[in-house]
Amino acid sequence: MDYMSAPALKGEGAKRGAVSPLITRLETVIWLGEEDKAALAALGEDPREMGPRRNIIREGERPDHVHLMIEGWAARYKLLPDGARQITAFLIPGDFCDLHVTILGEMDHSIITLTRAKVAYVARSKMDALTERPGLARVFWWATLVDEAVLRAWIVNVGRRDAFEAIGHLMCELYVRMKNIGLTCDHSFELPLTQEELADALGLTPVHVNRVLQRMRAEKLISFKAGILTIRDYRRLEAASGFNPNYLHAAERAEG
Amino acid sequence: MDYMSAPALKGEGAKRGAVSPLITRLETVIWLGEEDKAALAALGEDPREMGPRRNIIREGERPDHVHLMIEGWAARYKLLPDGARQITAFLIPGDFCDLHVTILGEMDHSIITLTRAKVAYVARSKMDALTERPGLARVFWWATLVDEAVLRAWIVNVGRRDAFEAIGHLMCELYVRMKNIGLTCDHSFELPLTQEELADALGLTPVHVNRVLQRMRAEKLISFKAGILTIRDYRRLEAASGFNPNYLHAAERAEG
DNA sequence: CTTCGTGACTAACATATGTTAGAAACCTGG
DNA sequence: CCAGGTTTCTAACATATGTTAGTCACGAAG
Repeated sequence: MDYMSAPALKGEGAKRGAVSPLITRLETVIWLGEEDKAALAALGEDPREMGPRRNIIREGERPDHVHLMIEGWAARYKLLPDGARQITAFLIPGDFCDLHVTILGEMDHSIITLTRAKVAYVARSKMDALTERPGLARVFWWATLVDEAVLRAWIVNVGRRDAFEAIGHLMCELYVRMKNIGLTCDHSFELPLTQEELADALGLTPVHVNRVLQRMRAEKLISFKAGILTIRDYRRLEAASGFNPNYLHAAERAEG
Repeated sequence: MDYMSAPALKGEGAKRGAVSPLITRLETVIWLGEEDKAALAALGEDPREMGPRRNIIREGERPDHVHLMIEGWAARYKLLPDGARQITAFLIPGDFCDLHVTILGEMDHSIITLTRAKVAYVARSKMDALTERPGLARVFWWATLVDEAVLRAWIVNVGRRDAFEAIGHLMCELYVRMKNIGLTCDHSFELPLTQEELADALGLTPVHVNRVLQRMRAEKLISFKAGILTIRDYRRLEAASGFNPNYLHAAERAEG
């Protein structure tokens, strides 16, 4: 399935996609000088195109560049000895895949595209140069810390919420993140995840994810078809899943 | 129970405790100049003493200092609306509690001491000054990234491992982390956690944690009494829980 | 040396979620 | 328009873990 195929979202997505999603997200939170913005925008200028289900980077690798998502979705995951997979993050446009690798050396997990995607490859030397600018150093620092906050919320999701709450919570989170980069339309957005991928993210089974999705549809909380998620009653979904967007550290926004 | 009361570990712990655990950990991984070391050591000079079960910081607060664990244990956690608690990290000597708060603004979770503890309060201005030194900026950056890696491993633990594996994995992780700061003695170390705290960290129930601990003892994998954990067969525990220490990004060490 | 409170531990029973297996619906490529 | 691969969806059944409700052990405090 082409992740860009939803007619209702295509025009919107394409138009907004013109301005860097990274900048869109940052601007509401951190003040950026024009030069900093230009430098960030330049990062996305010559991205590599990748098909779905391609490895962006694998556990054990030591690249001398970092990857920045420009378009499409990817997932960070770890494999267990028995072949089970745990997804630990979904990466959407504007997300750095592996800012840490230049400091930590070796990747301790892998990253794979979920859709067709555009990924910028930024040389380590380039990153070092950018980090000279205090404004950008702060931006990278901020992005890393938000990623960390998302990981903590993810642990809560997997550890202490039941399947219904966890799925709802993840949907709310992805909705807000997509909104922050301008990729929502009302309460709809492209969610190009299979039920198996959702299961791997939440420590569940595809069968059980399916059961829960049916129930959510029956309760008119969502509709989810052809890779488009529509949250039909955001307030109720938020309440049912105990979602509080504070950990995303985005600007305050009213939400109807 | 006094967490320092174990005779076998008391002398050891006290002696090693004399040198900053933060420096002990960093030295094997990052090169540090003498001045940098001195600056880090100075951070721990005048810590605050706290009793067990005291809040170090609460969700929603915006302090203008950061906390550094000097002695004792603490836990990072989130509370759910229904009162359930999920612990997302255990903090041991040398760990920063909330390096992120100066950038992100507001705490999105709380931190509580588990034992009596010594905690250094470092003013934000002081942190800013330290970060001027490239070596120290790199150190803080590194510490944050390792924390993030630990979070990812934690998600895998909670999401895809059964209770037995998860508990074993956590024990291995804490063993290595304690070893990195010189607080192990053979394969024993102080693990001042109640079964309820273990449960809250792993998304389990205290009852079930108890069942699993019994089984681990029966299988002669561990002994765990009076706050002292002894791993009786490290190799087997590691294998049984699928533990791979790579994500801790410590120096390579042979392990018998 | 008793009392109290906390944490460890048990047992019987309940259930959310996993397992297996297959049918149906849906894309995609030819 | 068909063939073949995914993905969705169901159903029947299995089980790891949760729930409830205690007893027991032990250290701290008086």
